[in-house]
Amino acid sequence: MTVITKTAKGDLAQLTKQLRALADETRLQVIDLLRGGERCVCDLTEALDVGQSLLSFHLKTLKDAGLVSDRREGRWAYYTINEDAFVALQQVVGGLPSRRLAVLAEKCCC
Amino acid sequence: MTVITKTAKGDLAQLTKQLRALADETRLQVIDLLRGGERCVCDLTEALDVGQSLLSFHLKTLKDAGLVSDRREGRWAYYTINEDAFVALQQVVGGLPSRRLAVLAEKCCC
DNA sequence: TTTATACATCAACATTTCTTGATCAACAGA
DNA sequence: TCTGTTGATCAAGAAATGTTGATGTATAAA
Repeated sequence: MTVITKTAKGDLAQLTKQLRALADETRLQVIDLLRGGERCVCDLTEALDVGQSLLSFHLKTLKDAGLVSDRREGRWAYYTINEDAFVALQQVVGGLPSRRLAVLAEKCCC
Repeated sequence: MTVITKTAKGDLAQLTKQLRALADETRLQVIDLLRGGERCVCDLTEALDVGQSLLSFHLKTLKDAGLVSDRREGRWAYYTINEDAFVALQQVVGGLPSRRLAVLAEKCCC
């Protein structure tokens, strides 16, 4: 298993997964809370008015999309934003109106 | 009803709507096809291997999100990318890891 | 007129995603 | 140990989205 996170550039399914992961108000709030740096789930639970298991689900969604990473320390879990993923995503989104989507170009040239 | 399209900056629901609208492979292909400029639905139908009503649904989704605009001429409908929306969206996405989401800042200051 | 074409819309069903509550595993402190 | 805490996972139901086929509306051409 590679350490390098697959970015949205290389894979259409991964791109839609990342966009869908961001397309949720709670998850955007999570990202916003992680903005300042690493946070433990307990902090997020406090800040967010969502049930524990639901928050866990949203964190998993963000993690599966490669937008955040987690780290365990003792009984706490810490989450961080995966900045590279956001840079890549920003470029893809910004390029959509003008630049050919690389992933689609691979499939067909029309 | 204002002519100005509400951008993702001003409204959390609108932001998630735009992200969700992009989070679909068919709709990304539509955007990709519109890249070169205005296209009629008939062109898209031909290029996309999706049923007519389904394509219509996807176009409506993109339009409701403010990502594309349409124009009717005779019996044809033409769709165009709404570039401003993409510029705004790109900025929001790129800013997520570092910049406070304006929409959330309005709600609460923590 | 009649007929055909382009596209939107509707109703019904399928699939995916969200949400809740319960349970489980790992850890730490008494 | 035993107990409490953190957070993941699971099963089941609710809600949102996607998909299909049929119908409707406007336009144009015969």
